[in-house]
Amino acid sequence: MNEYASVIVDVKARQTDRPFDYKIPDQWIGSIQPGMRVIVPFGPRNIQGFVESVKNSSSVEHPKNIHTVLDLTPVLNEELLSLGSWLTEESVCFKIQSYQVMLPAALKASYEKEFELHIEETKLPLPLQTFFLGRKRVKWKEAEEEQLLPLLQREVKYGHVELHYMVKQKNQKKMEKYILLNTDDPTEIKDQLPTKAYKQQQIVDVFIQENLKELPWKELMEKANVSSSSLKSLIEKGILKEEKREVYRDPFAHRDFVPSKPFPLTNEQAKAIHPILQSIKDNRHEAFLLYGVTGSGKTEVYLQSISRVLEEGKEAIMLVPEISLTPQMVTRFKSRFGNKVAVLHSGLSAGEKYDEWRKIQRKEVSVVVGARSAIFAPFGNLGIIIIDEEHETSYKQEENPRYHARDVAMKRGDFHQCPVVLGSATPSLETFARAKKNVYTLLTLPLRMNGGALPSVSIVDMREELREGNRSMFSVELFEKLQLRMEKKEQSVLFLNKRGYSSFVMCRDCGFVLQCPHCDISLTYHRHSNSMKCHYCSYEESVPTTCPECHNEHIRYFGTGTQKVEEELIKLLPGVKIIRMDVDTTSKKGSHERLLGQFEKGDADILLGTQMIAKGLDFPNITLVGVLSADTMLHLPDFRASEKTFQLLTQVSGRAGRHRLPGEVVIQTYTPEHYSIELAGEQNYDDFYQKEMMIRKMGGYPPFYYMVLVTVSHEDLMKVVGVTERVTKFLSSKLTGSSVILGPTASPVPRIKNRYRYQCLLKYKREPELVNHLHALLEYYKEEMNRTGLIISIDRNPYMMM
DNA sequence: AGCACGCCGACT
DNA sequence: GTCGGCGTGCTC
Repeated sequence: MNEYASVIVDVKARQTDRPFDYKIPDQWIGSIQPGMRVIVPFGPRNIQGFVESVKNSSSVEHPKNIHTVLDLTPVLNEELLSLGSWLTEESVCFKIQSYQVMLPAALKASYEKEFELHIEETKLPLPLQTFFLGRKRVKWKEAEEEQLLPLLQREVKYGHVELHYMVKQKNQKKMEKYILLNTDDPTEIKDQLPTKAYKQQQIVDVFIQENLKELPWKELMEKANVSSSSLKSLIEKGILKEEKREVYRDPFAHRDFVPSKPFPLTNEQAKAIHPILQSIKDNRHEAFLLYGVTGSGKTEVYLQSISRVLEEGKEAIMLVPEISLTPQMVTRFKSRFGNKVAVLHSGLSAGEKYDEWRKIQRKEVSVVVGARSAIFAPFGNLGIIIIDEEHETSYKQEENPRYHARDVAMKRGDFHQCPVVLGSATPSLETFARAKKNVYTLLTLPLRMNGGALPSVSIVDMREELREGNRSMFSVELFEKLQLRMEKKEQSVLFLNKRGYSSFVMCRDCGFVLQCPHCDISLTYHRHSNSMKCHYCSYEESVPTTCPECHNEHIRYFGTGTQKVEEELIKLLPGVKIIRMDVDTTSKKGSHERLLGQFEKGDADILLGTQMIAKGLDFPNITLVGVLSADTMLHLPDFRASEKTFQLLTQVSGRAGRHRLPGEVVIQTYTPEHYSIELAGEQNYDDFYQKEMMIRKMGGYPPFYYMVLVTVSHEDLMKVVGVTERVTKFLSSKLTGSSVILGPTASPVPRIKNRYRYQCLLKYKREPELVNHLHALLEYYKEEMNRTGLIISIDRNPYMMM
């Protein structure tokens, strides 16, 4: 019998990044399976782990026993377990991180420590007496806050106090009390009740009227309008039964979804969907790029492809970028597929996410719509994977495991032999290049639905405006157009690119800029707290009234936030109604949806926002889109800056005139001659692609080269430089001649939280052994990383060059 | 990550 | 001579 289990333990360190063997207690032999979570003793404490395999022998002499089994069925199936191994290898991270990323956060353990008192309270030192105050157990955290740890630790040593380690399940299934009717004939029962038991009759009446055999406790109490004592006596009589049931927290409970039917497809859509359906039918893995201009009806193609998959009895994953941002998309899916849909996005609470995940695991749904991590949905019979807006950078996870959802999608698509569809109006260069090389099958939707024309775009040179004496943030053209919309009762969207636009404080006399003392980056002004904050380490200080450098009073904050634009608009356009969407106004749960709903109803003339309004907005009354400053992200130290600018401008422009009314777009910029702005104005993706590919080729950037970014950080600058130099040397000695290694250089943000950061950047075309070298590198530095707090982070195909 | 073990400085 | 600093190595 298989009485041993190999377990990956929840300790993120290189030394523990391997399986540990445990003995399976007799009662669990035969029922423990790979992919289950367990609690195991590890050193002096208990921690969570994942069973990787079970076996009938172990080379370990005295393996400890598994302490607790947390799951009845595996939370990771075989496919996901092996996907985890692949992910660990590819992204160079710890295996435990790969497993954890595939599960909802609610399944992750949290650990708590408690002190238990073993002697009489009065025998403790006075501070501890007042702390325990009649309690037998106290939390470590509390003791830490009261700074009593040294005292307590001494008592532990004497044996007066014991330290306990507890593994806590974060989130539990939500249970609700149900009342069940314990009879087939409630009418008969009712007649048998004593006539004066009026309240009890009322309760039975509810069951009769509703013609139900069971009701949630709460609902029953309300409907019968009785107290719990009447209920209790009915239960005692055996007429009713009480039962606890798992219920789902339903984030969409308050919403009604009007069922929708498939729309007839246009010729283009029909042509595009055909190869996808064929691939579904053939049960064959094929990757598609669905390249369709904004408003060309990609979503309907997705919906009908998924319909076909469901008809075949299979399941579908649909990824969207941070879905809470597009409630419209959720509505469309819920309307078409009803309760077959689970939704996973960051706007849900941990409990809600867990419930949605449970629906998938229990095969109660067959479609999941979600953000990046939904790619790990535990389906067993996938029929299609769709990634909408595939160019979005949010599909790349920026912490370990640093994976790209697109790569995981291809891996899973291959496993399930099903199509993977990447959709975009502005595909990433990588994807489009692959489509051109026929690695992906290219499907195009060149026309807008409803015969709508693409909006007319005008690019305004803000330098010109300045020369003519217009120092406001609105060009004459944009302002006049805004006025016109107000008169015509049409709606406008104003887009402010927050990136690089954040407000910093500068002295107008000496040019001094307030900087974070721990990170090499300027502090940003936060109106909420009226303070200066660091984006990286949350350092905070008050807003200076005089310049710390030259002591004069001409110090003020620069840059334009959405609030400032709002104030300006109210001044310039009296009576204008504005809905502002930025981190401040959308931080509360559901506020995003609410604000968009208000705008849709026509409650405002102008929707003013950042990045978050660039996508998915589809309201008929929007006829003007304004981009306040198109080039703020153009000058970031990132080789993708042009691509991002082009994509953003094209996406934003696509918000206008999607329906009956024609749309107009005004793009304000200080560099109108830049190709990414010029070509975005023409909505000319093809020319942009050609031009940008040339530049990438010359610079040796993706998609011509793959990249790996290695960042070294430590408090000691000399150490960082030394290690980075050695790392660079090591790697270049292992690489083939066709690869390039840049560096070592200081990172774009050379210091964060008082840690210096150096990096080297690898560019390669083919390095089959590279992953092994990277693993070897970390292996070599593992002691030093443990001992001295050195951190080496490896990011394959980085998106953030920080 | 935690923690114990173990080797050198400032106190009873 | 002991208490306690944190460098080093292990956890099935």
